[in-house]
Amino acid sequence: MVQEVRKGPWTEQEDFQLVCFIGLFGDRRWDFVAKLSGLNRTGKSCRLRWVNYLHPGLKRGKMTPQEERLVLELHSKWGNRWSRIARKLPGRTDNEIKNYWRTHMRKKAQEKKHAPSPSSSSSNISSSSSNNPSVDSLTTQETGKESFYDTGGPGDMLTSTEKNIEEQGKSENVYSIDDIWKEIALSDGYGIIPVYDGYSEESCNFSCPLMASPTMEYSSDSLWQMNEEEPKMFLPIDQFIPNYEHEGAYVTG
DNA sequence: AACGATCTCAACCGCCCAACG
DNA sequence: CCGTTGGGCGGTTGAGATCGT
Repeated sequence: MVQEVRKGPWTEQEDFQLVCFIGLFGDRRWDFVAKLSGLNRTGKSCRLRWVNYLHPGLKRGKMTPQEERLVLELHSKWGNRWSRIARKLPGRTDNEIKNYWRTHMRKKAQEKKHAPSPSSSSSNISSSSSNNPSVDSLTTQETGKESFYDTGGPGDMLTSTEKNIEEQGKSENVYSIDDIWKEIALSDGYGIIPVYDGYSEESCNFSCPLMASPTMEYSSDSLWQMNEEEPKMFLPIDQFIPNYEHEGAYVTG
């Protein structure tokens, strides 16, 4: 008998299971993870859940004015290449940016179009585009740390054309990713909101076969460098379950 | 307080592409 | 070279939350 694939909202237990198995097998073999984890989900669904929600590197909360500006500028440059734009905003997902654009930025972009006065913007959005130095410098950060999208896969999944484009940017590298974060943090006191914290095993009846060392700390570098031949147990168990805005309201469907 | 309108965002769908046999 | 398959991406949907009247 073939079980029907589950759809819809993820349960806490599913999340936990998924995170455990990603810890085991890495975050590239989605079909493998989906099958072996016992989750009755597609690999795609697992990937989406991980990338958009469970990934430890995710930021939450409102877009900062800097991020907002960057999104606007990059969108003017690249159009709806959300994943690409997301790579320039560490901790943000394509989905998040896409949603954000739909709700906020599109409105602003339209406003800007209709009222191109330089003082009309309420959020410091520069009216520029590809030759804006701030964008060019901010968009050339492929060299060092990468956003959570760049999970260490061969060639960062870029096509050769895209790689060429990215290479062009590298030659003009000005900021490091840390500089971007510093700038963001300094400018409005914004910090990375912890995605996971203090989740106790007792609240989830799934027994994970993998218990990572409690001393192991999450490091974005090691995570991104994870390679599928040598899956690293990078996820401290007490960081598995997100606590942000879902406290007490977790879907159990 | 009730109700409708609007917004937000998690999740799905379908297409495309690269890798592999 | 061709077919198959898995993964990535952009577009879209819909349920729940929030806002306005």
